[in-house]
Amino acid sequence: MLTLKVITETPDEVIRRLAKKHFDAKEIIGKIIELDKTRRNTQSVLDANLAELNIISKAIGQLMKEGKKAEAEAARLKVAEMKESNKEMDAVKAQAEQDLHDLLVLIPNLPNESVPEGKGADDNVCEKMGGVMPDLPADAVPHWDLCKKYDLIDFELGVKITGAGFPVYKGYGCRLQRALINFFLDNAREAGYLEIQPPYVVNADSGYGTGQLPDKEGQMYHATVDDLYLIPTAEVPVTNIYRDVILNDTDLPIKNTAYSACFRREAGSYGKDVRGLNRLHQFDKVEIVRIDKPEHSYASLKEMVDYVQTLVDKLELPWRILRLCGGDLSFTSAITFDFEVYSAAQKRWLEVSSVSNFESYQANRLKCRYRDENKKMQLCHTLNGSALALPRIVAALLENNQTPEGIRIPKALIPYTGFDMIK
RNA sequence: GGAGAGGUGCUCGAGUGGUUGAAGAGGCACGCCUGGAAAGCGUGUAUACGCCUAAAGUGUAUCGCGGGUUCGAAUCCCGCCCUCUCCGCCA
Repeated sequence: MLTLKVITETPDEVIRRLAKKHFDAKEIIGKIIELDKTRRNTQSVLDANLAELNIISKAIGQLMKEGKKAEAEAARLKVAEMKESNKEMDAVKAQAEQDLHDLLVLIPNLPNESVPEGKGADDNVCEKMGGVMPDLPADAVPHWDLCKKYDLIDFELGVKITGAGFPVYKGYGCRLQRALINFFLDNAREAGYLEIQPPYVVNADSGYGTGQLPDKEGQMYHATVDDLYLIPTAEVPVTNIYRDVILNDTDLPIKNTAYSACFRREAGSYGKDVRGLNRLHQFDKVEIVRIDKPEHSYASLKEMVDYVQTLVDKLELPWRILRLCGGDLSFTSAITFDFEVYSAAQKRWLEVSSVSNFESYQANRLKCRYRDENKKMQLCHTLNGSALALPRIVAALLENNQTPEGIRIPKALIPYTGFDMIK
């Protein structure tokens, strides 16, 4: 969430910038400013009263010691009165704080000034393209047919065991998964990321920390008996490592990477978007996470985008980078670059990575802070990106590399797969 | 799942109603000392919010979390959470 400070000190600026996300903040910010006034005023009075009470209490202790019972008794009566009015004021203050918090979490992050205007996916700006478009024969088939032909992934079997969106991988299909995971992790390590193996199940505090709760509660599988959630991405457990943590400026930037299975309910999805590997309830992903100083976070963002580009290049996939427009930006993101790879048989672009800077929005909720060079407490910036999500990479690899002899494996991956062709 | 023990500051650890935001030790930082270092000595070492233009300062809150008793709670009472040990189960 945004800090109260930025809202109360520069309300017009906040309203202006949120317009790009098509969020009309005028009314809500007016309420916040009012509530903040109430909060401050009541605290001032309340604190003064409490200070007086503390003084009297100490005096009573002293009087008792000296045996001046009558005086102590008089003071005691006075205190009883004051406590009554304090109770009311305390309730007012607590209510204002609660209301303030409830409103604050409704305000999305401010988009960076470089985020383009726009309503939705069509207005995203193509930043850069690369890789070579494959020249497939007319009878090229989509990955779900290839999965069947080479017995790589059995979607129907997953339906039997669990339900739609939980595919069963087999043989070469499994080996390709393992190869990609190791390939991504090794590359991340070489790029300076520390590998983490996090839990795949988190508590509610972690869900709130990264913003999945309360807004996106429906997206997560919830194990109600123990009140735990299956992670939708390794971002959740990894970023929450730094919840309620005070770092030193010398610790930053922190660079972590993690492989995890990811679980998403994807309620309401249907149609060709979810066919085959396009959208799953369970999938594999390697995530990169950074915690950084505000003044360095955009340099980090660029490094992350450049890094992801090296991955799709090594996999010899045609790719493009989109700079998301205001309307397509997620609630918590200040800026996001999406990576898409071209799936030649489906003839469509598939999103395989999303690299974002959350600036201090996530850190404020996480209470992830650091002491700067002047020993001053500051919120960190948090960033993360997929590097990469497997299913759509697999879809593109299978489709783009199909040949009459089998499916060709990109050179960089062969040391990981142990085979150069799926036959 | 059953039984027991316990949750105090960066760490260890004292503290069962009254200058305890918290002894003591360690760690860390700075200063003195030194040719340099070690040792030694001294000083400092939480966070949030409020007041103050800012700094300085100052007020309030915080000893797992929430509530209660009391003029006054780390200390007493109730509820919850978590950790550890033993037993059971088990990859």
